[in-house]
Amino acid sequence: MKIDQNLMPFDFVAADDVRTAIMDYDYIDTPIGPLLLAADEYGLRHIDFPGADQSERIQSHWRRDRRFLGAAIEQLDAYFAGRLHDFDVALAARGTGFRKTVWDELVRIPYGETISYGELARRIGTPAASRAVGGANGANPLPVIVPCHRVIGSSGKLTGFGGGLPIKQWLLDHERRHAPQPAFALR
Amino acid sequence: MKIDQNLMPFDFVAADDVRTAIMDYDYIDTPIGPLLLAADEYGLRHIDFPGADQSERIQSHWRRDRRFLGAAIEQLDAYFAGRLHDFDVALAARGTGFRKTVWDELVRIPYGETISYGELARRIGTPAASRAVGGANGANPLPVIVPCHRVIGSSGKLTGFGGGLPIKQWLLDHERRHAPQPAFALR
DNA sequence: GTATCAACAGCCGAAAACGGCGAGTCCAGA
DNA sequence: TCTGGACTCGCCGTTTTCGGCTGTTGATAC
Repeated sequence: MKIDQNLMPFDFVAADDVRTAIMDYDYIDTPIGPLLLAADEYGLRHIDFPGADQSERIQSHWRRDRRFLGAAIEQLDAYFAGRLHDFDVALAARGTGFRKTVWDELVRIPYGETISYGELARRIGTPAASRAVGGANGANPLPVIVPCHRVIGSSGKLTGFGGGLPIKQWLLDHERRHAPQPAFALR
Repeated sequence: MKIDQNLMPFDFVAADDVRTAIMDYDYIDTPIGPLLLAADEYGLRHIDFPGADQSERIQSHWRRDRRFLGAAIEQLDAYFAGRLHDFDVALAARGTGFRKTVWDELVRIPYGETISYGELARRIGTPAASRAVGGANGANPLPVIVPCHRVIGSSGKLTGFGGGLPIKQWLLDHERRHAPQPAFALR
C-alpha cells in the first residue's frame, strides 16, 4: 500500500477549492461509532468521526454513493471484525510533502505494534522533528487505515487522537487482541 | 522473602499505564484502620491506607476478588494478632533500582528492631544517601509488610510515615509488645 | 499581499527544586 | 555540666521545569 505521489499537484490548490469530477461519500457503522468515508476515482480522500467533529465536511457537490467506496467499506468491516490486518486500498490523501512522508511511514508500522513520535521522526530522517510529526499525525485525513493511532509518546502515554483518546485506546486494544502473536515483548 | 528482580522491565513503563492481565484488590480491617490490598499473578503490588490517602488508586480494570490476596490477608491478620513476625508473601513492588535496593534491605530488619536512615544507607553501600533513603521509604508501596516503619531518625525521633506518625508509633509499640525477647538493649 | 507570531498529538538534556537525613553549631534552661 | 530545640549546610535519588529543535496553519499587523 503506497500513497499516490502523483497527487502532488493537488497540493497547490487550497483544499476547499478542489473540484474533482465526482466525489462519493457515505457513512458506515463500526464499534467505535459511525465513520464518514469519502473517495473519488483516485482513491480514498477522507475518513471522519462525524460525532467528534461537529462540522460536517460534506461539500455540496459530493454525492451519497458507494461506487468508489466498495473496497474500503469491505476491508474496514473485516478490520473491525479482527479478520484483516493490512489494508489494500487506493489512498489519495492530500497534504504537504513532509506530511505525506510521515503518512507513508505510518503505513509501515505493523498491525499491533506501536512506536513513538521521535522514533518516526528518526525513521524519516529528521530526528529533531518529533513535534512536527505530531502535527502531521493530527492532520491525517485517513485515520484507522493510515494508522496514526500506532504512534504514542516515548513514555508510553497516549498523547492525542483526532477521534478522542478512548478510541485510540480501543484501536490499540483491538489490535493487541487480534495480533498474530501477542506483543508481549514489551511487557 | 525477596523482591522479584525480574520485574525490572516494568520500570521503563510509567506506573499508571501498566496493564497486567488481572489485578485483584480488596479491603481488610485492622487495628490501624482499613487497608487496601492489590495483587496480581506476580505478587503483592499495593498496600494503601484508604483513609489517609483520599485519592483511591483503584483502576478501572482491577477486579474486587481475593484470589491473589489469600496469603497476604492471612498473614496480615496473624501479624496484627501478634502471632506472626516474618511475612512470607510474593512481593512485586515496582520502582527504580535504588528504591528496590532500599526495600530489599528493609525486609532484613528484624521484627521489633529499629535502625536509622543513615544506618540503612550504610548497609546498602551508599553511606551519604540517608536522605535519598528517606525518599525511598516514602515511596514504599507495601507498608507494614515491607517494614519502613522500623526506620527512624538517628536521634530516635519518628520522622515520617505515609499513613501518619500515630500508626508508625502503633506498629512499633505492637512489635515491641510481641517481640520474642524484649529489645531492652536499646533502652 | 507579506511578515511575524503563537500554537500544536514530542523529545532530550541540563538545571533546579524537593524531600520520612544527619552532623555540627549555638543558646537557653535546668 | 548536660540536654534539648532551633538553625545551617551538605549530601543523594527523584521529580519537575525549561529551552531549543521541527513543519504547518491560522490569526494578526502593516
